[in-house]
Amino acid sequence: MTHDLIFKNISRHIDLSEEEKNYFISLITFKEVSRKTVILKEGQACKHLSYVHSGALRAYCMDNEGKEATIMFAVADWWVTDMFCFLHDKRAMMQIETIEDSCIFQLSKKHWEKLFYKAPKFERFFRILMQNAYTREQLRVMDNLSLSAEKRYDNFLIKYPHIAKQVTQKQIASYLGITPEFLSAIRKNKSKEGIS
Amino acid sequence: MTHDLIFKNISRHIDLSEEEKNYFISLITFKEVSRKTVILKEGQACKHLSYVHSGALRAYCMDNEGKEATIMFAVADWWVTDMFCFLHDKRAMMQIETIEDSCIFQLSKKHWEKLFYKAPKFERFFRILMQNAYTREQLRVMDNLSLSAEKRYDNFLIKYPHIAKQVTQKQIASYLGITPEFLSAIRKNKSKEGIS
DNA sequence: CGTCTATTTGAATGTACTCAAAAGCGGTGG
DNA sequence: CCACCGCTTTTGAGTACATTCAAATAGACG
Repeated sequence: MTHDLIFKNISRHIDLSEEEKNYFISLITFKEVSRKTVILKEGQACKHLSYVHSGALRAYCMDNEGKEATIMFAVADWWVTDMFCFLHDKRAMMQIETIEDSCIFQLSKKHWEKLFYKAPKFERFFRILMQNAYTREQLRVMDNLSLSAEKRYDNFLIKYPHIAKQVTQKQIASYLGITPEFLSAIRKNKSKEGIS
Repeated sequence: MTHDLIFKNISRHIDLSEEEKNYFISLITFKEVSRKTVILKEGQACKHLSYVHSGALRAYCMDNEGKEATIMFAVADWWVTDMFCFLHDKRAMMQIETIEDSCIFQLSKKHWEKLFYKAPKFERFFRILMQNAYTREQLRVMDNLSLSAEKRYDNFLIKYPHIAKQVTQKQIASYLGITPEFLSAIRKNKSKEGIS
């Protein structure tokens, strides 16, 4: 239950006093979650923002036909939630579940608001976090608009090599917006190219 | 050169004192820009964050073959820049140009940093702005992953009816990630359906 | 009025999907 | 430790969605 990692994460953007650190600790709760556990269920209230201390989670949506679209993977040192629903107190549009046994810290919506009130420094921290999340998603939109499935897959491997090792092809396919069958075909092509 | 609109925008999230307002005014510059003017050129330094007071702008990328991908439209009361490059002092990946004669306020990168130092309240304001931008992009990714071009077009019309009226079909097509020809075909279909 | 660009149309093509079935792989229980 | 079960991955054939290219038409602007 070490807080080292999460404070290292925070200190990349702001400096906290001991007092602020202790206050922050008092607001978060630690959870060990075994693999394949749903920590946020679609349709339920999204009350927590989670920081991944170890393990890996996946956030995804299901359309009417049950096809999954992976919104994001969250591995160690990432923050994850259904942000829109967390912020606006809506029922979750996405489901979040662990891919592996994981340890997470959670900050409730209530504490999220308190935190800004008592330690406004965190406004800056989360501003930067949101900035990064925004630009990341924007780059993803750009990829989706202009690249073929194969190039998107290449990009994914380059950008998130560690994630690629932790998740299944089916999950990668659903992140790229293609079918597992087609991703398989892409990979087959690549291995052929590699030989020539 | 009225600041009413921009302060109304800001006051949706934070309350400013007269002093803070004046300070903010001292940092921004007002610009009238005629239609089809490039305000940010790909490859150049992205030094400004812009608030659209009136008119309409478009941010887009061009791939190697000269095909455009529209990243966003910015109409009155929107903020726009190549955020990634603005924040990290990189050369712009996107081009931003006016679709109509427009009036904008600009905040330079230098002033952006000063602003947070002198008026930390703005951390909160931009945190919320970034949050909204993030969740907006995330929803767009979800649409791209799971919806057909036709449904994405429907969504666009529902979500941004005012924008749909200000931009060409070609530009909408490049926002949706489809060709103008195919958008035309979609529209043809719709009008048929409407008759039956 | 003429020019330039946007939009429409249609035919041929390509990219990615569906469906079905086989093969591979990991975990679990006997 | 092996056998089985369920799930992932692969394969292939047929199909659907979206693109390319070319040409005609319509609209906007100077």
